[in-house]
Amino acid sequence: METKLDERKAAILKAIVQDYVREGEPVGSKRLVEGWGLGVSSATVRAEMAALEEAGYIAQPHTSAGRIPTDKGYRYFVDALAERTPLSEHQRQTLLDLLRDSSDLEELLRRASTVLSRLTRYAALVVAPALDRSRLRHIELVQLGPTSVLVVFIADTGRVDKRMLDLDAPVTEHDVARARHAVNEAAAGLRTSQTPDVVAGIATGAPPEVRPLLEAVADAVRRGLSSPPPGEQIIVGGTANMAAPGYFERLEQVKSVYETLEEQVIVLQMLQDALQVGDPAVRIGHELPLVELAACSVVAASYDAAGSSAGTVGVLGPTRMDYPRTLAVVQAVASSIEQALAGITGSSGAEPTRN
Amino acid sequence: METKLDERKAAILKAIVQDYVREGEPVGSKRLVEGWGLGVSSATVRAEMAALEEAGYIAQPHTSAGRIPTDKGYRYFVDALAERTPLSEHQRQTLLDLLRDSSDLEELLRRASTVLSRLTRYAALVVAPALDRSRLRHIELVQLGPTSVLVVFIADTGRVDKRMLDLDAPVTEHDVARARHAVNEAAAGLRTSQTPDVVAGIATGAPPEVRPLLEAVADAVRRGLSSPPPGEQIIVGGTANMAAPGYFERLEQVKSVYETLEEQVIVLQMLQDALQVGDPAVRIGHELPLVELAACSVVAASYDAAGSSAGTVGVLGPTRMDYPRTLAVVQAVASSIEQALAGITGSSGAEPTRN
DNA sequence: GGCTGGCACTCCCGGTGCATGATTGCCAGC
DNA sequence: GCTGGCAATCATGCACCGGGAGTGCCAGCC
Repeated sequence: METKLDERKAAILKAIVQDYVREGEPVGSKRLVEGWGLGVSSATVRAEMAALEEAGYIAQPHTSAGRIPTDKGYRYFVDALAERTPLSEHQRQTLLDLLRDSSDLEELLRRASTVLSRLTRYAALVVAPALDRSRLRHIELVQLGPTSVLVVFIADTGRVDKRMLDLDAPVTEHDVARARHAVNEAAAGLRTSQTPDVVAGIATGAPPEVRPLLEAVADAVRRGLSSPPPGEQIIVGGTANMAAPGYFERLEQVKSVYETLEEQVIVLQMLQDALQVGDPAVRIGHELPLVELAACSVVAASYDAAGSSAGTVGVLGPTRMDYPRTLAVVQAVASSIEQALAGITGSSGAEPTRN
Repeated sequence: METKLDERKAAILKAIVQDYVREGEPVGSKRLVEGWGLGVSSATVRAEMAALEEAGYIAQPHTSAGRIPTDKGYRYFVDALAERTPLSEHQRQTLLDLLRDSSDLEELLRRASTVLSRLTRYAALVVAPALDRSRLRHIELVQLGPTSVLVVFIADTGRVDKRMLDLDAPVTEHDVARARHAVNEAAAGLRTSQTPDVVAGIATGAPPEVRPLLEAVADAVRRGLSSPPPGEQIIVGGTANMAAPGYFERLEQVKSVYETLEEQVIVLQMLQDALQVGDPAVRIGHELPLVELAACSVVAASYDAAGSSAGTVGVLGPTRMDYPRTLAVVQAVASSIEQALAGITGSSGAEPTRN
């Protein structure tokens, strides 16, 4: 696998990618020299294109058609040829204002999803921040039945989560009140990761009548905080974009894309997987772990909260994607979420933006 | 508009609808007499078909093609010709077991959505039960910032909801504690519909330092309880089914269907709208309020909780829909939700929520 | 009077042939 | 090493055509 293309081949590949992404049609040598000012004749371009095809960067849908980039071609383009075109300061500010205006985390993420899909015209994927890094603000215990108690966790990000307890033996209102008090006394302000152990700790020293309850709470906290409940974790938006004309030919492909998008676990894993190679990450066509998505690409970036990686945003689109712009938008949304999140959590400190 | 078809026309219309729904191709007179044992010749059938077309029940895509039902034809079929074929006892039981096994409300609804889309092969729409009928169990106020307070409502069904308050003036921890106490003193056990007024009532008599806070809480309660927040209210599943071959020809149609499904407000209104005419309800093609969905139908049914209508389930599919089966499945899912819900709200079950 | 078989007609659909145009690969010449 | 020229390839659009499906109509039959 060649590592570097000479300058002219690179310019031709770049032009092919850009032209094809814009127009959606295979691009030929004549069109290239006329539209992209390459300064050589079409015959020369043809020779270069033949070499590029030989090397696997471009392909012909059929003889006597122009060339289209292969996954490898897009990959080279993204890695070596694409010019970063960050959003203008004005655009970034508008974006940030929109997100900062959200009343809570959920609305923030929902807006992020909407704006991401609108700006890119692809499907938006927004993963909620893991509760892990937030601090516990309050734990509320509410008795709903003789043996059933609802545990509600409230984090300092405004996130609220809950678990139902089904106890072996009935408890009294009084027991519940004692447990509530004990738990909050001990756990408020803790990192969520520490909370289960702390609660378990106070359970061991507690009087026997509240001990089972506290143990159950500890368990619920452990399970409840480790992973957000399904359906809360990832927000998918703008899926209608995937049915836009020019992206996919066969209905069959569109259907399998929608099937994949419905599997939240898969989408989540795909994003995680993508970010293993870097941040922001671009995964093109066959680089994705799913054959159904061989005609798709993913662009993803993570956003931080309280100094460490918290959640992920990304888009799923066709391999024929405007990578530079998509990267810019995804990164801008990620950093705006980061800033808006800082506003919501309350600490108004400035944080480093990444680019 | 003729009110009733004679017996033979009805039999022919019925056969046309059933055949077309099964095969997806326009059905001609020959096929009709051969496949449906009408006991007359094709010429006779042709004469009747001409009359049916004249009356608007069927149409020809083009000359020399068979006939397909019009919206009016489907409507007559649903109203007068379709044989109800309820699910078998075994199927109902399996369904009920599946739903009853859910750990909380959200999982219940999610499973309902999945099973509904699997069984019907259309897109499933599940509307969460309105909080309205439940009783308030606890209101928690959590201060997240100087002017931001999170209000968490906990209902006796285990449902948890929250709103963020953005106050004009900063409040102290102490004020928040006082307000929390006052609110819970007054509001616990109330029907959610009464709660806002009660809270507003105690606000008027409260000391000036907590009064703005209480008013804000009253307002949050009013807004928060009247309608669940977006994204929690309706669960859409099985959307990939809408891209199945044989339903829609043009990608354009598929796209507009997906666009509509993303607008939760619209979907909600559509379901409400449909149920105005009856329960279960069927809306066919142009009967739907949206022109984009002229090629779609909706089948919906409501489910009760605590004796009155609580939520809605339904499917969105092509007008070429298996109405009898869909009706049976939708009704079975609705009644299974009802029963599973009774188990959850009842004695020991758990129920869930959002966060 | 209503049903039926027959028949001419319409029109989609698939296949074929052909002209067109886009694009390529190659080569000889500069 | 680049360029212009040229033959070759092949999708695309169009016209044409025949088969087939389905229809509407009508005369005749029960």
